[in-house]
Amino acid sequence: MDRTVRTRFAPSPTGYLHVGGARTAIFNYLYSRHTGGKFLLRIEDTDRQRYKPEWVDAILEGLKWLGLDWDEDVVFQSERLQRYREVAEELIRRGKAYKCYCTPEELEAEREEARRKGIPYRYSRKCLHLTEEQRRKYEEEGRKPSIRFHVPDNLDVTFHDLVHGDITYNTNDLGGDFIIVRSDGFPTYNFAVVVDDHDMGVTHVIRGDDHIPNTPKQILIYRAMDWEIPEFAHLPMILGPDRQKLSKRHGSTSLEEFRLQGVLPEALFNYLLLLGWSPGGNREIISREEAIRLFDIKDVNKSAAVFDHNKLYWMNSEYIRALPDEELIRRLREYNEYLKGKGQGYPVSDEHLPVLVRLFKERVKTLKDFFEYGVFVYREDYPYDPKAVKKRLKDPNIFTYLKGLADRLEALEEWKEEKIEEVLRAYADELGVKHALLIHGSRVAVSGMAVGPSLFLLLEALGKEKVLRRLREVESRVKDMKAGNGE
RNA sequence: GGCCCCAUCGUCUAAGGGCUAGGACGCCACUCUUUCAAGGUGGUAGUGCGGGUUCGAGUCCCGCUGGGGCCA
Repeated sequence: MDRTVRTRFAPSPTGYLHVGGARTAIFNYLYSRHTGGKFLLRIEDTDRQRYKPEWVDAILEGLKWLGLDWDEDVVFQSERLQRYREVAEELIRRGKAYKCYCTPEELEAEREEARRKGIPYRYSRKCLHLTEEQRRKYEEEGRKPSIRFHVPDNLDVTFHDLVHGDITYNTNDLGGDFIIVRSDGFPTYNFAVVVDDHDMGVTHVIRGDDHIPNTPKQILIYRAMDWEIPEFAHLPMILGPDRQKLSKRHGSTSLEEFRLQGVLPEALFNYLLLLGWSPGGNREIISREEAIRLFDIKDVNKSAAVFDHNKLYWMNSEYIRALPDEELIRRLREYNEYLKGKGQGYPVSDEHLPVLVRLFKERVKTLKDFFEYGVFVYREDYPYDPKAVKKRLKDPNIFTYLKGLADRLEALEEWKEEKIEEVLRAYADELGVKHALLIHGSRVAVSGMAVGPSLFLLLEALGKEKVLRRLREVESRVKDMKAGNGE
């Protein structure tokens, strides 16, 4: 009676894993881990038009990246075609299903008539009571039958949804006897799902609430086979900013994309976790372990949620700042390797990584930001921002001052933030100029930018050699730049 | 069009019939400061509408409206 919980995630390999699917996977994963059950994976690859084998790897890769480890072997629907046929045959034997020889043209005619009469279309059941003779005739004509499930008339089907409570459908609203096996021998979605979930011993079907209308049909099949009906939990949809269902079509929604942008998997996990679920109270930053401990389907809410990129990036910055430097360096290296695999890597070597972390850890939102902000750390030909040059290097004596500063700094033995600051401030006093003049000028000289980390930290992290060179070369580089622009 | 689901700040959400409706993102202001962030402080903004039930409704019931989903 009290079976071990078995949940499953069943994506169809038609593209990268998108955030809606990932969220569903996370909830299934958490519920199984919370209850000490199993989390299973099934690939729904029977839609031969849209499915591509390479997407299977992309999806498995995405799940691994998110840290969702599954139990047991992955089930592929394409390998179970024989099993679906067996069950369909059994349904026919039980009088719960029947072969239908109607052609697409005949069915379209029925549909057209319903449309003309303004009534909801339902299959006429023309083939429900075929005689042996009629059947033979059709077979001789070469017609390939589909198999239809015989839906009982005017029967209320009620199921208890763990999120929504009781939901009732009348069988008259189900669209009539639906096809479970197409004439080409492939099972339809609703049929394959039931056979698979039953065979896999799934106890809790946790999926998006766009599947609510499928549920009564599936329950009818369970009943017809005398199979135990699992629990259902339908999760609220994730919507785009336009309040439309967030789908692969929206773009910018796949795990792949967030990974490329430098989002940490634990940040995405945490963000997705909070879309449709809350532990109550004011908790927001929740680790995987805490989530496993706290997660319960009863705390899932019913209403759809709009995906907010902004909050995801905020959360990502929180996670980045919480990472120990060593770990962050490791992540950056790993991330850049990943980018290189996609032909988008940055020319950053290991010695640059600690510098980037030191300078930007407190100010980035993504891993990518480290490389975008820190070009001057790993390239000597870093660009000068023209606006920064104009604003901070406009004093006629600035280049002389910066060279003078370089000379003073050269004499410095201890290359430390505080020491550098002392030298700079003393030199500014000596010149009788504002400290800020040298501070801002130096920043533009060594980084090309008017904004960035504290100057003294910047100089220390960059190292004496680079700083001296850049302070001395800034004049000629700026002149080159202006000359370049002038022509 | 038929059926189903949903409804608290712009967004994510908290509030077991009894609170000045709380937090977070964003935004604004102030603060810190050599810039920009981060941090700190404060502020902005919400129970869709109408009926009930109740001493008392964001919370329960009904209707409307709106949004969404599935099928056609």
